[in-house]
Amino acid sequence: MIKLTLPDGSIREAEAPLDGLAFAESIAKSLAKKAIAIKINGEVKDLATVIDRDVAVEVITVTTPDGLELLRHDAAHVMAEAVQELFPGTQVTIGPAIENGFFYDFARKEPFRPEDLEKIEERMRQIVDRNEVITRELWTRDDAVAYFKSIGEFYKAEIIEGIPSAEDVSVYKQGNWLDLCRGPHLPSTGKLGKSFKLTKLAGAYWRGDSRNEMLQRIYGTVWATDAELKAYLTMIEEAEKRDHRKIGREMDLYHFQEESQGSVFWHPKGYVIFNQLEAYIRRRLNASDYVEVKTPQLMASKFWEQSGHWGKYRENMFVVPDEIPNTEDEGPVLTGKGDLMALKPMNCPAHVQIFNQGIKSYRDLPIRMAEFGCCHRNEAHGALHGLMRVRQMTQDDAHIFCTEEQIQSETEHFVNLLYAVYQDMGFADVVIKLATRPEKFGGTIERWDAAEKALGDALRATGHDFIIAEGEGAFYAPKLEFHLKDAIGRSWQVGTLQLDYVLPERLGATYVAEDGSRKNAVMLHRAILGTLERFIGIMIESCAGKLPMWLAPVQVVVATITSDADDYAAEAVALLRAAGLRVELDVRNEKINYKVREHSVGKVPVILVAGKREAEERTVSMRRLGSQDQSVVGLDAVIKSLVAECLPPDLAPAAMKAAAE
RNA sequence: GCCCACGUAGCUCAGUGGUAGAGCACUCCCUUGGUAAGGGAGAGGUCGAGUGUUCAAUCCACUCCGUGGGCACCA
Repeated sequence: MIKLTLPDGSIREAEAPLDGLAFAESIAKSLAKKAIAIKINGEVKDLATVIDRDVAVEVITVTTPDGLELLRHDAAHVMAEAVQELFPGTQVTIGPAIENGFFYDFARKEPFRPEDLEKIEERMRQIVDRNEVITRELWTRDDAVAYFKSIGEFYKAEIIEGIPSAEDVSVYKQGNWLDLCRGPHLPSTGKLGKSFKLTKLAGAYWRGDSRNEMLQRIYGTVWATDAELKAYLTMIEEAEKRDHRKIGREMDLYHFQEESQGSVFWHPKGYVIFNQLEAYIRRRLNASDYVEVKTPQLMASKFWEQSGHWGKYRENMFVVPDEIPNTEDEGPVLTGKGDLMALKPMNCPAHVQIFNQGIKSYRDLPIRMAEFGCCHRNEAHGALHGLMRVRQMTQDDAHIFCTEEQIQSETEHFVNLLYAVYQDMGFADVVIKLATRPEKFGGTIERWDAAEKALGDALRATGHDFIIAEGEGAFYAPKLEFHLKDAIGRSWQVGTLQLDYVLPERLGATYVAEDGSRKNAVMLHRAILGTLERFIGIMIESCAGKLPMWLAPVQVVVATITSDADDYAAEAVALLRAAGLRVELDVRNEKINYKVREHSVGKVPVILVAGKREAEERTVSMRRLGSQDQSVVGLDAVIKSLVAECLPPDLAPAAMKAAAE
């Protein structure tokens, strides 16, 4: 007798061992039809798995997250089968399920063409129609290696060779096609359904290492139903309309050009956002006992050698000779004999120089030193991405010099400040990663372990969940990374905190401790927005350009209906501006429909319309972005309420309180 | 940097081996219109750059530059 515990806690008994399908049938025929796998004691297994002992069992269907992941994994296999049928000689490598879909990496001399995707999709549908039974076999490792080598699948053989020789490997067969795979899989290709689409073609390095050859990756998406597939594709299409590069152009915020790729030309409207954001963070930092500094843009390469950046990051630094070029027509412009200098890629070594002026006491600590530092990094061409990844960036950077005892409280202080800021900006969905010691690192393992623990403890103390990013720390310190997502779901690091023992030691940042001894300060590198450029990019995408009032480049447009109201509208604009608002006047010879449309497209949050009537009554007709309603309100009242509405989030509560008194 | 795709007017995009077109935007004229595009006229392009093939290249080939999607990188 076998006791089977169902998800609802009830227990079923079976006379004899049975497989997953039989188990599903024992519950309901309809369930057996939909079953694609089973979960035994929390582990997803093939439907053909035989249950022969007392376990907790659950039937998996495509409507569950586990089922969907299975579907995605199988889609990768079916795609691989289709590709090998259509393009003989193509080698398969790996093909996992990912968020929303799957990919498979292929090795083939000829590149796939975008039009090949349709052919592959068509063949995939045929394979689904063939409803090939998927079976699992266990082979010895050596047999598997020999087999895959014999059919010219050298990548597969290499993967299997990495498995200990004593272990058997599982191989899945579907029709005539087979692949090494841990599984589990669907019972047959027919269960995949046809709610899939191949979405893009890309290159990807074998084993994720740029020293290896490049494979061809095909991405696809698959869903349980056509309706879900369609919804997903529509969602992506809609999200692409929120792309900050598109909105940036439409709203006339900034541009790039090839003479300075990766560096932003901020237009007046975009720079308003930049300045407002900077001013906001500055107030936040001032209120949190930071001091602000400004340090040199150019420093001698020797300086960067000392900090350790020259050795590791030189290739990404903009290096300039400290030499005045020859202006004569003949002869070399530069002799090459000048000392090298570099544009700063980061601010920290410069902040240490300020810290090191004079002698610091433990009584002085912590020192929280902030700079809106303009840094340059020569990022790889392929890495550049609108405002998200630039070569000239402005960080809301700060370094906290503190004692070892202050690490935890300073980290908590920072995390709380960061969350207060993100909340003001309307970001709730923050992913935190704790990036740990990389292969190449500075300092001692003991220090690293202590630092990683301190960061984790601080996060737990502030009540935030986080995930571990193994080996992704900076060379000198473990990091906390705070990630936000862009419109189409790509994750970008914004905030960060790095706990550094190495740099203070290298650059001699010491203080006099209570007992009179000299100790190295601990340095926390931290940023909340990260770079203003990227953060603005994320902000634009998250609100589709409809920025909150306090950040909107133009907060109000006063538009006239007829020229009778021109003088009154101009007066209204003057009053609104005097009250500190960013206002534009529109007295063009255009119909009000036209003006409303244009300013709506331009994402102006408030349009105040003035016609003859309003001019006579000293009112305006107010229309808000995204609404078709209008309300006629007195000019003085509207100015007062808009002023309140346009206050930055850190100033609004105090102002409201004062107004209430 | 690597793989694939793309590059035509300010923007979005057609198009052709015989030196270019639309819509919107822009300028001017008419229109003074009550909440998401009123009408007319005009101006605007070395078809990303270079080399080659050809009688002839925006179109074909190659190289380079840039952009997009990924990969790698991200102090």
